[in-house]
Amino acid sequence: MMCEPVNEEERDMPELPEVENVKRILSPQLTGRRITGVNAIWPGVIAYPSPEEFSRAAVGAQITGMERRGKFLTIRLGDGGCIRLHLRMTGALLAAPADYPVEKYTHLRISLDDGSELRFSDMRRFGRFWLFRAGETDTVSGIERLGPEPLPALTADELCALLGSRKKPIKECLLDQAMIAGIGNIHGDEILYLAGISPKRPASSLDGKEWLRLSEAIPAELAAAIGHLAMTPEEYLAGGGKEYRDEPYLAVYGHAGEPCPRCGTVIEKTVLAGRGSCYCPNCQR
DNA sequence: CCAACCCCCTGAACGC
DNA sequence: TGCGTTCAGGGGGTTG
Repeated sequence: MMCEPVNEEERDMPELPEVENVKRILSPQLTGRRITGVNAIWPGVIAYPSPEEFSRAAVGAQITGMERRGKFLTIRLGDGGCIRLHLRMTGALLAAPADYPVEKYTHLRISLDDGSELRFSDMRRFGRFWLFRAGETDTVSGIERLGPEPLPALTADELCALLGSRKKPIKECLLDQAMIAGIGNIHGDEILYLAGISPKRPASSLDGKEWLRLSEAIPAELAAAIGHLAMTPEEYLAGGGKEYRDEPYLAVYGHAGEPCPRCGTVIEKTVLAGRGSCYCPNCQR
């Protein structure tokens, strides 16, 4: 009979658009604040340096801004240092009044001079924080291995130069952060759907028209996703910083077995790079 | 240089 | 009804 809608397909998995959204919401709230305390409830969340050194260097520093690079967030500090973090699968970052209910799985609480707190929660404990002091080079987080940013846009020629010699499936290339930064499984599937390219196609087999369509689909998908995620800081806080809202515009991701919104063909699912990949076998060749 | 595989971690889904 | 098993998934690391 009619069961309740099961399997709500997890809506976390922050990728570039979700991380950009976090930055846009939190940056105004954090910029100008001074860090007054660090409480690493689960010390493992701090990858570098030690939790004690992290706390010592962070306390007293003023936050001067926030940046995104790929799926990394960087909190700039007035002393020339920075705090860097990666949400990975289920991480969520939010700014809350000190007396605001604490999310389950909260591993780190950074108190600020206006009485608010920057909090990090992460059910699967994959997310990590790093802190680098002025002049210190980050060689541990992996940020230096990232490929170029896909926004505002990469041209067809640039994409072809980046990926065109790869024999791996194009989907695997899109997910490889060293080739292009920020694209994950969800938006990777959507990008290939928009471009009308099968995720299984070897990158080296794409022709000029396809590189052009891909160069248009990447920023179209990412920018649209960022737009869909726009919300007020209040909405963001109420959602625990991880409620990225339903993304009903998703055409193929999470829709295996359902009809393609464009042609009605049943969406198929395959595994590439160990990740489920949904696509329309008719629209994507 | 690259592919294959493991690991981290937990809740949801599944099987009996 | 309940318990044990399987699995996803970003990205770093190791092995072959």
